Amino acid sequence: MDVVSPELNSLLPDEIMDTEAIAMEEDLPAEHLAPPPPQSEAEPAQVPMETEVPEIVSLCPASTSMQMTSTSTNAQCGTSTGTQLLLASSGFMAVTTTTPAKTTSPALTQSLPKISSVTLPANHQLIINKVASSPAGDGKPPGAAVLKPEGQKLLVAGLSKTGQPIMLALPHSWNKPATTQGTGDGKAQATQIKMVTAAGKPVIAVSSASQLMGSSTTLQAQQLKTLQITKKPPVSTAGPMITKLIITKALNSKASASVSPVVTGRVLTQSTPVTPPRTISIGEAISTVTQNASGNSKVAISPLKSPSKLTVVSVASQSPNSPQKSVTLPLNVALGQQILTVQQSAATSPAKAGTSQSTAQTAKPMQTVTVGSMGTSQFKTIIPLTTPPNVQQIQVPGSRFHYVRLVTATTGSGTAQTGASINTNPSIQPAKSVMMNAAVRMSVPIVSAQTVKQVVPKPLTSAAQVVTTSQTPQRLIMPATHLPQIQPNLTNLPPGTVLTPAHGSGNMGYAVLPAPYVTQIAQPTFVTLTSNSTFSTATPIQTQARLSLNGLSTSEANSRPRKPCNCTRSQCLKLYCDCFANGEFCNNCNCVNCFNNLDHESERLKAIKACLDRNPVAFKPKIGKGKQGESDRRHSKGCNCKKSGCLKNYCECYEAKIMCSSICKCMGCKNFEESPERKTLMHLADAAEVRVQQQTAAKTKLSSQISDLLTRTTPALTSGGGKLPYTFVTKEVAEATCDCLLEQAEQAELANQPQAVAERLMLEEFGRCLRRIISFAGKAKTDCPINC
DNA sequence: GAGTTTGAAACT
DNA sequence: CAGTTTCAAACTC
Repeated sequence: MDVVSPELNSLLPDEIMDTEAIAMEEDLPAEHLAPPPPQSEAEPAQVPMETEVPEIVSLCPASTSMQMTSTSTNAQCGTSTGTQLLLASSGFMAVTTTTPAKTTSPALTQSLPKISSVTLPANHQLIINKVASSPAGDGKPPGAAVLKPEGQKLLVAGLSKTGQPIMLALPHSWNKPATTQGTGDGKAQATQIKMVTAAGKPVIAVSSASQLMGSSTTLQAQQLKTLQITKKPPVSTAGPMITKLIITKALNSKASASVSPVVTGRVLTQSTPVTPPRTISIGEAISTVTQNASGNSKVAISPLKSPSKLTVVSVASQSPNSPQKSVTLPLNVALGQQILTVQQSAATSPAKAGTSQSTAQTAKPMQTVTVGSMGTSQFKTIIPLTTPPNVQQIQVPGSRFHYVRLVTATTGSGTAQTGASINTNPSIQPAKSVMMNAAVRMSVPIVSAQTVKQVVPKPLTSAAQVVTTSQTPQRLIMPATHLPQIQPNLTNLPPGTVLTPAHGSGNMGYAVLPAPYVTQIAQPTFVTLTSNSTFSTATPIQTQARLSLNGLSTSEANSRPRKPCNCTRSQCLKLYCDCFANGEFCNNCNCVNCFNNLDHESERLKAIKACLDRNPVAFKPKIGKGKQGESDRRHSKGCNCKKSGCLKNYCECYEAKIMCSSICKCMGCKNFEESPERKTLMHLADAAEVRVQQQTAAKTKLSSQISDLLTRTTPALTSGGGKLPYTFVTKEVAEATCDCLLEQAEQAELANQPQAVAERLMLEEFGRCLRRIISFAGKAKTDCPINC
């Protein structure tokens, strides 16, 4: 597991941090979710302030420096007006520097002795290829860019516009995948660091790749790590500062069968007393793909009822004809808002996240865009599918989010190595891999968008598996070309929905798979879906999803089960049904003729579409979050109550425990702040709730005390006057005792006695009960001296 | 638990 | 957009 050094944030200058916008982001408009158009050098000026192109530092592993050079060139040239730094560590020494001298800090230049060449193109891009066998930057001054031989720690410096050194301490586990897969056995490894600075909002992406040779066949492993760091510009340092760090690692191994583990990263949040809180999100993605490049993409919308979180994961392959000639596909998993912990697995190790694809002819470029709001509960990630090969999309126009860019490293030519590679590792089951051609099987990981996730390796029995602990459900939307119109309404889909673009470029539709998939499926962690380009409903859907209900873990879901619906005529396919309205499958409901389940997915899809047609925000929560706290929560549409005075649960405002607002059209509303009726109701409700809680707690406590007392009393009785009948304390006796005690409590409460008096009465009653119990027990002993 | 009330959703 | 119907939850008895 990769761990980002805690001092990472402190090492980063303020210039590359910008999280205020993220923190403030709440509800991203739908247009923000649209795949960003290809960027051009002239576009950054059009980007809204909150969506300024961040600096990006990416380490892209590549088998050769030439590949890296092509990667960087193809990917980001012209996409940013900022500074781009590429550090490549490989067996090749070619160095291409495209950054003006002014952007290269002295500290960085000091680390260049082991770099063969540096070129400074006009596009502010610096590419440094480091000798693979070069020792670590021992003795280098602070701030120097260091690529240690083992690659366990990477320091990137001199990237700040102001000249302030930027240092990144990468965890040792960065190269762990390569090691575990045997990629580090003297084979060439390449690491590429790429930094793009634009508009003062930096995004740092780090990726690395390694190449390995198999015993019988050529093994090529590709690692991709993307480190994104955003930091609030110094101008706005007055507000809370949050640093988001996202590291995505992708590992592609051509030697293995079409097993594509996708590993998600984690998001860490740190706050120091000196500086405002910083949030670091780290994502990792590992993919092991066969020679055939294929693509699939996944869109994960956060699980919470609130659609404010949107995670879009795109997995696309590179065309064999792409300049990079990459045959491996980077897989990435959009991370949730906070933490996704990913453990890399070897090609034969259990996959963690399951998105794999292996079709060759229809390979498509991969593009990843992560839009995140770290300061709030919203996190959105979009990974467009229609971007050209090697395009490293890093920005969504109009969005204030910062993006995670996955840099696909090439591992060599696209020659197929299917058979041999698969045969070399029989433990891998290529049959379960994702095939995007005629039929595509996709494993959609259920990822959490809010909480720390621990990805646990699981036995590799299929393409990939993801184990996550999610507090928020996610819904799945699978490619469905017959429902393309859903696409523009990503934000309006049921919260937690995962969208998976259809196979094929450009024209993609979606199938909607609500998160309750999770609730219908027993054990597995994530959903594996099989579909083809037409996404026929008859296509068998294989689901493996971890039990999750409303974004809660299993235990949480059990503790707070969703209220079952009782629909009888709507088939649970209309918004009358709360389950459907919440984007959930019916589970343990009392509904009749329910179609809100996996067995009627096509009908459900149509119903969802119909709802969206009627109301594009049908699946959005009606109660919007107030940006300044609970007091600002209000109904999005307002209620229309006429007879209830908005003081009954008929009223949606009252039900949500919020006041009616000016947008309500209610008549005779009494649900306002100064309303005496409302205050009375609320007081009574609170009192009733408190009483219920107290009674429950008292009963539990008494039961516990009685049980404990009886446990301790028995030996005393035994040692004293002889053993009493062991059956003298029965369940009925205990319950009767509790009832007596509760009666005392109630009487004391009715008499408005203080709590101390009530407790005393209860204790006295308990003493009487106990004496009676002992008396009866002794009598029983006398009556039955032998058997008892 | 059956029946009534209520207001949102759906329909026209 | 307004009026009506349908629907399921909330509520009452």
